[in-house]
Amino acid sequence: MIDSLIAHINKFISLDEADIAEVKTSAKAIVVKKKEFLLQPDEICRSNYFVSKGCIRLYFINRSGQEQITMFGIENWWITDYDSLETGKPSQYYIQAVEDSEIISLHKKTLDELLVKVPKMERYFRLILQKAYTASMRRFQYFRDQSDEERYRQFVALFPGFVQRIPQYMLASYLGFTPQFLSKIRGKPESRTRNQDNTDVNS
Amino acid sequence: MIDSLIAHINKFISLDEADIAEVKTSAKAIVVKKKEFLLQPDEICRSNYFVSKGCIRLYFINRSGQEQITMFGIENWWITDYDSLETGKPSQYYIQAVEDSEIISLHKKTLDELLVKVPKMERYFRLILQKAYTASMRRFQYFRDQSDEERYRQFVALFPGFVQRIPQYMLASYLGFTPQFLSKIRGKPESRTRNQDNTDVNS
DNA sequence: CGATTTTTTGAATCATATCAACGTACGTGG
DNA sequence: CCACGTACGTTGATATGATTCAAAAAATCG
Repeated sequence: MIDSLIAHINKFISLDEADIAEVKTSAKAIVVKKKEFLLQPDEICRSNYFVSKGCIRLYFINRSGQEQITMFGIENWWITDYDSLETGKPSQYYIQAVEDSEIISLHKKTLDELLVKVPKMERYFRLILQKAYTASMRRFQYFRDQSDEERYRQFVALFPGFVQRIPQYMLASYLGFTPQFLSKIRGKPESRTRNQDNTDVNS
Repeated sequence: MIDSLIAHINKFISLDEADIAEVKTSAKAIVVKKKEFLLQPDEICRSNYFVSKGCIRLYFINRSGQEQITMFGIENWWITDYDSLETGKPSQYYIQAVEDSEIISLHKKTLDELLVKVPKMERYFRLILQKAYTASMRRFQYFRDQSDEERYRQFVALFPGFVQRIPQYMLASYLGFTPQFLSKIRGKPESRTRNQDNTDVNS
């Protein structure tokens, strides 16, 4: 199970046997049941979580009392509240299993030590963060450049399998609108809104 | 001028004299006049830019033909299109000077070499990216948790000086609404919209 | 199976966009 | 250093995408 993490790391840098041993002693595999929490508001986030199997969501309760999903973590994604993890301030987020999942947890303290013992890992996490930042920018751009309906249709086109794994109200929350609205556009025919040669729908 | 970069790096890691020399030979100081471009769409982004003085914006033209500002870079911020920089794919963004500015440019090739020669720099950029990612998440959250008017009032409260440095239409674009709307809320008295004990307006 | 959770539907409402016109400021060349 | 043109800001009328509320219908789970 930790091997899925090792495999992932090896896509970015190359670890020798000693490095792999260090990673293995630093990481802890845990199993979480659907709806179980890895983090809740007012707690300090103490670990970075690698999803080796299943699906995790990160969300907060907005001022109207609604859940707002900020990100999903699926296979081979890291998920954590970097702000709380780094500063030690209490988090405002929930991190919760959407499905029964297998998680590799790297505790902050252990992670810091690992980065000293295996400096290559600095590069790995730099690259991971660069990817995460890029994805976040792209997501943000979609939010501002598309109508809610377009964003929904694009998401379904990009991740048809994923859409079926989660309840609709979570998809609505992730995409930034109400479940009622999602239900309405699903009912409508594919009213191909503004369609101008939709090239480049990358991941 | 490059010293401002060295100073910044030293806030995160400690460089010895040899390291500093490497950074200095890798970096190139450039001066850009207001409205000058560091990047335009269809070009490949080849450098990471550190703003040592002035103000830079990163934006794209959306499908309605409007400029949408994704981020501002001010003193001590790195600004680049990480996606294009990393993948070598053409960018869709503009990077442009909002004021006459002083920039430290790190070319991708030189940067990669520097990271090999001075591995500590991996850590520096990991930390920078972590901060950038955190900021991006926070900004995204504000977009979804606040009305346009609230977001404007909070921004003015947080960065009163900066608001005066840029034209209103840029602020509107950054905050995600039209210049007309900004003009309207500026005219209004401080109609303290939904105000429910607004604690925690952190940076 | 009954109980909860999730999805659907319709009507009324609201925040913000759009369009269009006018006012103001500002920097650039004569 | 003034005048003119362009860039920027304001205002009002109208349009619209999405929300809210409420309630019923459907699906899922122990």
